[in-house]
Amino acid sequence: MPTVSAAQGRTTSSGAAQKRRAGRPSAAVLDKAGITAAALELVRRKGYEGLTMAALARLLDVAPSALYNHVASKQDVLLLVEDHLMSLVDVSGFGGGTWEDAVRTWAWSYRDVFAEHTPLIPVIAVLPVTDAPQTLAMYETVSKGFSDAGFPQERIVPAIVALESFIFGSAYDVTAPEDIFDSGSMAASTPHFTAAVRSSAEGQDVPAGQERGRPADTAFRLGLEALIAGFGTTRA
Amino acid sequence: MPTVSAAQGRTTSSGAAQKRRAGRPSAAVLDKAGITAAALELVRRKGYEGLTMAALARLLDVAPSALYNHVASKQDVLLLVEDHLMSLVDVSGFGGGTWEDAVRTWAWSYRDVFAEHTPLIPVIAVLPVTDAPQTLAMYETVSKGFSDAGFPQERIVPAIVALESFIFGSAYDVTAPEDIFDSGSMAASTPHFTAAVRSSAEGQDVPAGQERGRPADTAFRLGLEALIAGFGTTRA
DNA sequence: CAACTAAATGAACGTCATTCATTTAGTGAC
DNA sequence: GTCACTAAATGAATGACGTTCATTTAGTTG
Repeated sequence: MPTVSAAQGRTTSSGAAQKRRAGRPSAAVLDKAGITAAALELVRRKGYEGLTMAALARLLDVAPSALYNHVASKQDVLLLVEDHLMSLVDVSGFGGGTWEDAVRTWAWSYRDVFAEHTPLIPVIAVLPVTDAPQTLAMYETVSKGFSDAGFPQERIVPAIVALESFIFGSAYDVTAPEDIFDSGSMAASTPHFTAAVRSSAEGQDVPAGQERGRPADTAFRLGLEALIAGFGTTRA
Repeated sequence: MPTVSAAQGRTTSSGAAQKRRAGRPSAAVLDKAGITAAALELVRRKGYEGLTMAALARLLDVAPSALYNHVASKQDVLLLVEDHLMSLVDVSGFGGGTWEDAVRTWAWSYRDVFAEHTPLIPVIAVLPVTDAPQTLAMYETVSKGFSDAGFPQERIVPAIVALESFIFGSAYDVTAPEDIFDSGSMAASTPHFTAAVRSSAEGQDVPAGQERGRPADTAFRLGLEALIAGFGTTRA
């Protein structure tokens, strides 16, 4: 019998609204905020393979089944984590400066966040925003930014969705092995592709420092700038 | 004891090259082509949740462990399926006509194929092309198309990667629920976003028939045309 | 104190992918 | 024909894992 000590970085968000009819024990060991924090900690330490209900329970000093009093399923835990990550996406650019720069800041940070959490991409891409307050907050800010920039109302959502799709796909790229395009023994039968791969690997001249110089970064920059330019003509 | 009868749509690709030193039994019940075909059949009938090693073995009238004589893991089976799907992507446009139209044909069919196989996206995005002949063949055709269209050699791969990223992300969109952007009770606190969502839902005037008229299609078209336009300026 | 309830427990389940020692059955060499 | 060799199939076992459920624990209200 483990003594209840733990108390992981729990945020104790037991704000106000909560009046049930009968007994409301205050010594709850678990809550959603605590589960979210523990899940994030677990992912940081062991990656997503390490994120199991058993490991989560162990970190919280609790039996695995206890989690199900606060969360309906493991999918539910993923949603908590995912929504939290959305608050890490930088939308500050939409407060001032040009629309182009705001989109750049937003898109790069969005990609960077999910490049480190690719297992969440299949989850988020299908997630109704209703269940995700932080996600909704991000959309509001971005929508306002697009609107202020003169985007026609009916194009705002499609444009954001297109950008997001590009961002999610690009997040996977970041995690791809460096030699992903090594054609190996088939090189002889794919001359154009092999030449293109070699040539793209050579042109690795990074502006300054060696930041954003990985192949995935080059492709992301190219696509992002194309999208920004392409959208630029459809607004105003 | 099940009598060995089965013989599912196996392609018996035991071509030529294969000279080992000793006994080479010909009555092999299993081979990679057969496993691939069975896996595809299973996915078609039951989806990816239904694709288990046990189900695969049952369909092939074999014990589950027998599969491991031909395949190293379930991941390996997914790779076989994925590479097969690549042959369904339409690259015929690169044979003639404009570069723009070729890219359109390719991108739409690419997205459509993987919209029905989203569980493969995390697999393919990280898959070295070495192990995937069909994938490599597609890259060769597309690379040549870009090269012929006047693309600078070192930009070909990044451009293809950017397009693919957009395509993969967009494939997820297709499977998203229709009400994914329903802000629900939070609508009041997200006025710009809510208005944009409503407005995009109204502008659902589809050119002819009701083809390609889903929200996911609108976003995909918008992004794809922006990418094509954006890339158009960097070549030539 | 008694009624009520949220929450934690621990023992089950069922499903999976995967491993391994063993058996089966073709094939080429002598 | 038979012997050695080997690819391939078997069936039992293993170890995660997510999830369920009857039961217990402990705090709050009236």
